[in-house]
Amino acid sequence: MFDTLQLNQLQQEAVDFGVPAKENQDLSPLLIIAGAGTGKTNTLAHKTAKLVVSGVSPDRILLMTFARRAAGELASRASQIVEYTLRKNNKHYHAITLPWMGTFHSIAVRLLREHALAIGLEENFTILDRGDSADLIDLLRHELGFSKTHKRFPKKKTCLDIYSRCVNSQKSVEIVLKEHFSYCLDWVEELTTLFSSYAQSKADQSCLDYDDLLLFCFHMAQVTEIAIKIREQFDHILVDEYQDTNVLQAGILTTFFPTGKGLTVVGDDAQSIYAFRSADVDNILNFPQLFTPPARVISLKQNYRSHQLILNLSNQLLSEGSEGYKVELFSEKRHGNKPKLVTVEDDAKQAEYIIDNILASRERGIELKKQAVLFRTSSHSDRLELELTRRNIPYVKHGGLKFLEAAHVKDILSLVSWADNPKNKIASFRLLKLLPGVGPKFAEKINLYLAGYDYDFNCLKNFTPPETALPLYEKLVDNLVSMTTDQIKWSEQLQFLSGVYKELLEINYDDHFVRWGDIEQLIQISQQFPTRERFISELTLDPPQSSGDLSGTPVIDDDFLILSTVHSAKGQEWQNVFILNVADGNFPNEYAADNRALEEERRLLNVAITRAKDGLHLLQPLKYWVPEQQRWGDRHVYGGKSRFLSDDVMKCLEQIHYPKIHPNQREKESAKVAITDIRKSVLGMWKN
DNA sequence: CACCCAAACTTTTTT
DNA sequence: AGTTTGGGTG
Repeated sequence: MFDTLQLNQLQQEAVDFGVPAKENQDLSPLLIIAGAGTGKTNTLAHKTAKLVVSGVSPDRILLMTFARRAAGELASRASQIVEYTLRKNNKHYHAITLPWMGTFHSIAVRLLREHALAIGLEENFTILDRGDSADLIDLLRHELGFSKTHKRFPKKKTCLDIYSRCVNSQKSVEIVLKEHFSYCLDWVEELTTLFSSYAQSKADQSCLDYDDLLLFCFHMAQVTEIAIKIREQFDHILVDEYQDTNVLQAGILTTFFPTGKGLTVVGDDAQSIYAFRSADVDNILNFPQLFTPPARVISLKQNYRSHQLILNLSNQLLSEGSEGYKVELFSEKRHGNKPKLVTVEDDAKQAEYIIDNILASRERGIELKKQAVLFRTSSHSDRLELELTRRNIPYVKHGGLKFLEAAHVKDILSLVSWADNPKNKIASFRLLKLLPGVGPKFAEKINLYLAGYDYDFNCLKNFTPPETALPLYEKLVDNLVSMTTDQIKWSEQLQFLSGVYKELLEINYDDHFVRWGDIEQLIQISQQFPTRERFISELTLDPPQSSGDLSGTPVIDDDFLILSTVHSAKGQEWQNVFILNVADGNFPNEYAADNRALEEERRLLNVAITRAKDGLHLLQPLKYWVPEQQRWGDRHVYGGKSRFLSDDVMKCLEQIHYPKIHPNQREKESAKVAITDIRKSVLGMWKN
């Protein structure tokens, strides 16, 4: 392993730029184009460390990362470097913490809560996760009568996606529909009405959804008094993964820090893969020109992760794309295993090949943890998971279904959220409908009643619910009242509420026994959070990525294979990487219609490829499932070769077939050999 | 008005 | 298969 304390010349330049900040010097911002594996995290960590060592107070550094995991890694490395530097200079070492480090969304929450009163927002606003938002939209579309139209109205999730696009790209409903949801173009007016009542409804309940966090922050940045305060609060602003920011995020940044002084953004346009979330590659491409003088640009090209054969593949793939900075990566590791394009017959063979190879590698001493299987879509690993389970190979899956999306987990979180914010209609609806005999109408009645008494839970004692619900209703109300009036310590609140919930669980779910296990786990987890507010917002903002994240610290020396969507694999690396279903329809994805979307798919494949240090296997099944049918039917199709595998790209790949011979070739080759063999043995039968 | 059942319909990736 | 809608029953 290379020494993380060493930096190459360009990395060092990036670290030193503007540190320490001098008057009238280095006024321009800095853009670091850091290709895959070029030591980006290390450079950022060094920069942060250098700032701290040179006397910048950690609370004057604003550090925005893409995911919590990346943040944690960065923080611990920066801390190590600070320790090392201070020790070297015989100075006293103290651990550093960076109070203003987090994702755009989590920083937005903090700033909004801090300035809530100044911008007419309740300090204790609730954050709606995607599921909550969709439920609210669903409620409203029924209320507005859009569910009973001659033609089917878009589903709640589609509505939310459209809304999200509008907010994050700051475009009108009509334009968003034209560009991305042309099949919904009939509904422009209805959707606009829906979104307007959605916004109103959130306001009534003092709730903000994910998009609002950015939107409100963006608007807050326009308020001069607040902008000045925040500008004065920070000397250095570091932003990671800048290629994945959208116009709102870029707007927040440039409005708060218009001169760009002390601003460093890091990213790689070749790894921009979040356009579906309205991320705009133009943000990073146009960044330098936003400022006068323009930003200094430093490109890191030396890759420390992979050997040159992998980089050749990545470089070739990207060179056939049409936009970007076109950075050619190189590595000092000249030799290694040539990346393989493995043709397999179908899903089953694909799984077989991977498992064979992974086990063989483990025999050679490469732990499971150092190997990963990546895929475009979460469900693509189904077959493999089945096989891994059958063969008792432990694995952890990142991306896809999350713990927090399980109905029972959402239920009990609703209970906590409702107690936290009585105006939260989504939470109350969800909960009340669990009572036997209570449906949407009754839930609405209860809510109106509560609103009439200024959201004092005590009033619910005088409300008469359906008889079937009575005993549980009373318990529930008692609990809610206690939560708001009695002094129950946060660490005991979830335990306290779980009593009523257990009964609700038993009535509503057949498999309540299994589900109860999850609730107990959640109670455990809640202990790690200092306050209820932090628990609710951090869990919604940064949900655990896999069930493994939840069980506290799993067995540390446990070895397991990593399965991950390409999106969730960002920033990580493994010795061996397997990429599933590299065929047209998946890479690129079939819905990537226009050129821009296609380019993003190319970058996505690039991200997957550049995760590998040594062994890289692209799997190409000949036969794969028709997308809409893949989960239940057994219709399959002979998939086309991925259009990214051009002749020049193919030259970077070693082609192999698994099982060893291609089916078509097998016919010819076996024909030559087998016939003589059979004759001999058949004749031999009669010999004496 | 709640609840159950049958029929129709499914567009990936995530803070 | 899961989700959503529509119709029928109590």
